[in-house]
Amino acid sequence: MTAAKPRAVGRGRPSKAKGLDLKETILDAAEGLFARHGFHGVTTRQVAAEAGVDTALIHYYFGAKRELFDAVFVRRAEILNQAREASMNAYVAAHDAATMTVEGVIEAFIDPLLRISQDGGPGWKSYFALVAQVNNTPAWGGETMARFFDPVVHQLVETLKTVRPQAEYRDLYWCYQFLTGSMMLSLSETGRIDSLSEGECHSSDLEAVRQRLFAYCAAGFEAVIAKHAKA
Amino acid sequence: MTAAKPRAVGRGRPSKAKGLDLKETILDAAEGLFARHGFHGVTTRQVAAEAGVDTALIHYYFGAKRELFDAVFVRRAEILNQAREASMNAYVAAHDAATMTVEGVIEAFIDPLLRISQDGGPGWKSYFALVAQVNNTPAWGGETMARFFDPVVHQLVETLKTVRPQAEYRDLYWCYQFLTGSMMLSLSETGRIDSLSEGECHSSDLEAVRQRLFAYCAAGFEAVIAKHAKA
DNA sequence: GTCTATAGCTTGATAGAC
DNA sequence: GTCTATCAAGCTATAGAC
Repeated sequence: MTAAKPRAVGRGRPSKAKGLDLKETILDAAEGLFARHGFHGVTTRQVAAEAGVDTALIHYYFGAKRELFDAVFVRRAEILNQAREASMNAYVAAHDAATMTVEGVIEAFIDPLLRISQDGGPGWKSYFALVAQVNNTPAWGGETMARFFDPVVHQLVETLKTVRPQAEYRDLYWCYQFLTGSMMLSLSETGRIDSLSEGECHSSDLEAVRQRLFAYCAAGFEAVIAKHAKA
Repeated sequence: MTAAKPRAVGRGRPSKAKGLDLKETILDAAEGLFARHGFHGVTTRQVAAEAGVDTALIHYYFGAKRELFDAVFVRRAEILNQAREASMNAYVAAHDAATMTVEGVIEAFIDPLLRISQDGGPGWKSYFALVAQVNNTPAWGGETMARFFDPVVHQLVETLKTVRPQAEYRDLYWCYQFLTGSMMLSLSETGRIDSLSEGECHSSDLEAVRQRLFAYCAAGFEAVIAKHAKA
């Protein structure tokens, strides 16, 4: 079923491959499998088979299975954080208080992820599906997400606070939760909207997401802020 | 850690317990464990220990492990669907075309779930966490969600279409995806917003969700519909 | 219906040859 | 660095006593 053909690695014979390439190959294989089946749904043997290497090598490079998972999660997290931070800094630098909008800030926060998913190749698709799963994992998901992604979220909230100073932090945090739920489900491309809409929509169509999600979230934020302000 | 004390069942000695009670006890135990750790993260032995019954009984009542999981998933799905269908029918019956609003329809769709989660006890909390996980599972989540929850979603979309006839189905389906991402993440109460907001918000505070989510989603729908109408 | 006992695999991880 | 071989533990599932 998932018994894909073992992938050859590096140049020439496998035994000539460099350790560094092999590490990346193992991470790629683990990433795809963890994204589809979750941590417990994957065995180290499956990862080895998918990567075309021996089981023992996985433990040689990464140690225990959980450490392999963490290595997968860490690998792209920093890239993501830097892209988002740069995007939001650029937006703030390009605007003054008068021209900044809630939608603009939200777009600067979300768009890097959509763009990376569209242009980054299949590894990134798997990674987003993985993060979406972790995001909804009660046992250790909240803590893991916090460890890697809290700083950039605080940057978002603070920037929104400068755009709407009358907004309460409570409202901004709740709205962020709504936003991240929508964003992560869209990025994970589960295919549910395809069958639900009977072909009208495709979860792989991130351009359609881009055309709607920013406006949707921005209007949501504004409505919640306005509701609380008048109360 | 999760080695909770085996729960006694029924009246008097365990051996006197009725089979029906035992089945429910096993389902309760399985529900809580699957919700926290996912399908592959739970063993039938753990379920048996948590329920205070023997491993063999689980297979006697439910067959294979996957069938146990399906039984857990099915048990509350129908109750949920009936509550939501009734809520939406009641809303439509109580209003005419002039007084129906997008926010009213959305509230009729979401509020039953919030209410059940608030009043239904810990079993329902686990169930929502479970559904949230399935919702974000690429491998078989989309198909499973579709099998159990598509009809009531179509009812939502059709009702919204009567309230906003100029809206395109494409937009309604995409907005539904955004809505369900927010709703499911809120219902799963992962605790992330607690640490993120440094105590300002608590994921268990569904009253706070109620005060914001309906308005948030309704404004999002309206914004996307309006954007497309003028384009 | 419920328990004991166990069959038959698969798992994560390692020791040691090359 | 990479592979062969293997271990101890844990897994699902069942057969059969009561």
